[in-house]
Amino acid sequence: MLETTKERAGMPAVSATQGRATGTAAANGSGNAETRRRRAGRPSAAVLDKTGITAAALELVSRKGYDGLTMAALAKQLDVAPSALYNHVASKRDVLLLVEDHLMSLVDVSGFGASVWEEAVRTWAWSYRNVFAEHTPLIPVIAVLPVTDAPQTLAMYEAISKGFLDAGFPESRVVSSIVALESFIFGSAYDVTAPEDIFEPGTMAESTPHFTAAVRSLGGPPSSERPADTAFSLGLEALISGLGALRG
Amino acid sequence: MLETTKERAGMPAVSATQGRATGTAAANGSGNAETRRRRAGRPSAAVLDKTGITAAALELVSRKGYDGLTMAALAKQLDVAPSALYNHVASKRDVLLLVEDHLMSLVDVSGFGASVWEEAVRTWAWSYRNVFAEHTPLIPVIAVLPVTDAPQTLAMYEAISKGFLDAGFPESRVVSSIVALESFIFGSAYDVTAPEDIFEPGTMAESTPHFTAAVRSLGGPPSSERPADTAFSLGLEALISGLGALRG
DNA sequence: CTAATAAATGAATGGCATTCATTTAGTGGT
DNA sequence: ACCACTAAATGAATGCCATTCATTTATTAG
Repeated sequence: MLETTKERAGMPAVSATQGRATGTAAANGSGNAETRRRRAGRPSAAVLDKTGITAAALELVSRKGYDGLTMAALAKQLDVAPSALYNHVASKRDVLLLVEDHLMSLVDVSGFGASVWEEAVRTWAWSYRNVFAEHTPLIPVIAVLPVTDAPQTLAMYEAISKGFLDAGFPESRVVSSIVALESFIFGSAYDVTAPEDIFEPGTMAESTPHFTAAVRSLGGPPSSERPADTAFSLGLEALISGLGALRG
Repeated sequence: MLETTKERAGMPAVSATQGRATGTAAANGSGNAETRRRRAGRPSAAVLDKTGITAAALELVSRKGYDGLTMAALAKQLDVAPSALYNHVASKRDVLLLVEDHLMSLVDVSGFGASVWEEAVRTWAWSYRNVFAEHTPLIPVIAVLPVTDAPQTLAMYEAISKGFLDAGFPESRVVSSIVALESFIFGSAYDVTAPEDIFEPGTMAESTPHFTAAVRSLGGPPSSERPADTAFSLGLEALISGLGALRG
């Protein structure tokens, strides 16, 4: 799907299976003691493609986190020499972009066209935040990423834009509104990963009485929500009503 | 003057000036060809302290960006061996925390106590965003940073908390409201650094008609504002009115 | 006075992304 | 059917980076 240039001849089936075969390759690599050394030179069937690299990167991240996502580890997961990756991606950043675009397809935009605007935005925003809360290291990359060759990302923006226009937003305010919401979502994704006691004032509690009191009051009525969820809900509802008020 | 071996006797002034002397040390280091090698062993007057390290890191960042902020480069800037830094900070992350806390003191909280709540939040939020737009690599660090030993950061939170309480916010909602605003601010800081043409759909323009139209309409009436500022203003005003409505 | 501690140097160490020369296999043109 | 070209792999560097350790020297506490 991302598949670019020439996946043309021969066996598309093999190539198609390739992406999914990642797990298998890894299983072979670790489970089977006698994984033959592949000899140098081009193999008869290509071992790598972007789909497979993306899948392997995602599995690696879910097992070891982003610290574990190194080109060497990725190569190992794919049972390949590290340098082989560079026949398919120009840099590690490219790998991150592949992962990012894949994740965008997991964001739920189904509300647009099915529910009223407010509810569609709610569904989208929560889903978007939840997906990237697990992938915060991608945020600095996404936030500056030209959308140009990220098809899933573009698809998401298209769905949302249509939803906003149908809801009566003037064309000129659609992008700004989306950007504002997205900024809030990215910031909130970080918040999810913060430790619970992030605001404990420690030794300086006495010099910060108002802040300390506010923090302590959080522990009061044991809300069933995580603090990050409370803040996200609060901000999201404020944005929804504030932005929604500007429709034509 | 910070010079080498024979600086022992006398001048405590040197040590006191140390923090601010960073620039001078650097100027000596590069400007003067014959910077004497400091011999091994503890020098009579300490060369490093946290203030100096912070100042040097900030200068380095402003000259070379965060990619240029390496422990080696920082050491060079301070005319010191890289390993010497580890007598004062435990890790590079520590250096980033020093920088972060310093930057917090640049955020304008003067509106709280001087203006109505809405205006105070506006001043604070714009200032906060503008400071960190130049320092986005710190955001992943801040967002998860326990506030405990960051005095400037705590001071900022105290000022804001007081402002919210005085404006009639119930104690239990102060932290959530601040977190919501902060999340939006962090996300928006990234947005400032994004390229102007980040949303150009490129080849896929035809498959994303609504989004493409929305993007194109931005170029229409040439607003004097940068797009990032428009989106920030839009979202901030929505948050201010949405959160403000919940006061007691 | 002496032991402990603090603050510097300089020489590793191991991990990392990336590059390059080399090998082998498929492909397109004549 | 050959041949040049390109694609895709290996394996061996390269250079940068944060961090650690042994060592040296100076200050400070008991």
